[in-house]
Amino acid sequence: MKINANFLLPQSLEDAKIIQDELRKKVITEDQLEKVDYVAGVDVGFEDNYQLTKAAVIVLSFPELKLVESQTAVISTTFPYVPGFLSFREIPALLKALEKLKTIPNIILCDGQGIAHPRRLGIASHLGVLIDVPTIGVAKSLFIGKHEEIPLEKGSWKPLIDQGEVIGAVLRSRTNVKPIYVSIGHKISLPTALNYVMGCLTKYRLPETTRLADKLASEKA
DNA sequence: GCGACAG
DNA sequence: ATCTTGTCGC
Repeated sequence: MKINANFLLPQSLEDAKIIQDELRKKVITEDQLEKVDYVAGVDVGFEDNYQLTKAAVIVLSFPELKLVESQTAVISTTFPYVPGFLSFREIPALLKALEKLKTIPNIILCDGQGIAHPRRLGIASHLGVLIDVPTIGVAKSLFIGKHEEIPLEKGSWKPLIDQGEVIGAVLRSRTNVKPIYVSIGHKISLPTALNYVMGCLTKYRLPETTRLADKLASEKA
């Protein structure tokens, strides 16, 4: 897919914050999606003691969840992992993998938070704004926010709250298993995001999109 | 000041 | 994220 994203690699966390504060204004938290025929999953892995970053993207048909296409890209790691700035470390490689895609996904599920972020610009929102595609943040652990206890049955969820505002949802994606953290990435509402995440679930804790992207990203060259 | 902290 | 085997429980 054609990517006309102007990604800027900041030279300091101060600069990174400025970029985030600028991009957060462009995040759209309402549904602005077309008919969903394809859902994608993206993730990154590391090799050679973190010197190489490998991005993986997989596209599934929806709602069948059959694999349609997958692409990967490897680059030299350009940014360290700093909580709150994950996107600067993972997006460069992700953009390269996304460029190779022939199938344009209607929604991309990202490994990490969307607006459930200190400055409301987690990796899902950052990527969504850059490439102008609807995105959803699906994280495996809590970053910020508080929530009530989640019933143990698959499908139950509670809003994730930070500073008085709903920044996401904590979802029990499988009975008796740790919940996952779903948040708006870009061009989608929370209810709709939850519906599509649930639509990508089968018998595991993580949606098929992230499971497959995860597996691909951790395979060695 | 102290602790927490997506991947 | 990554290093790593078997094992308990639904």
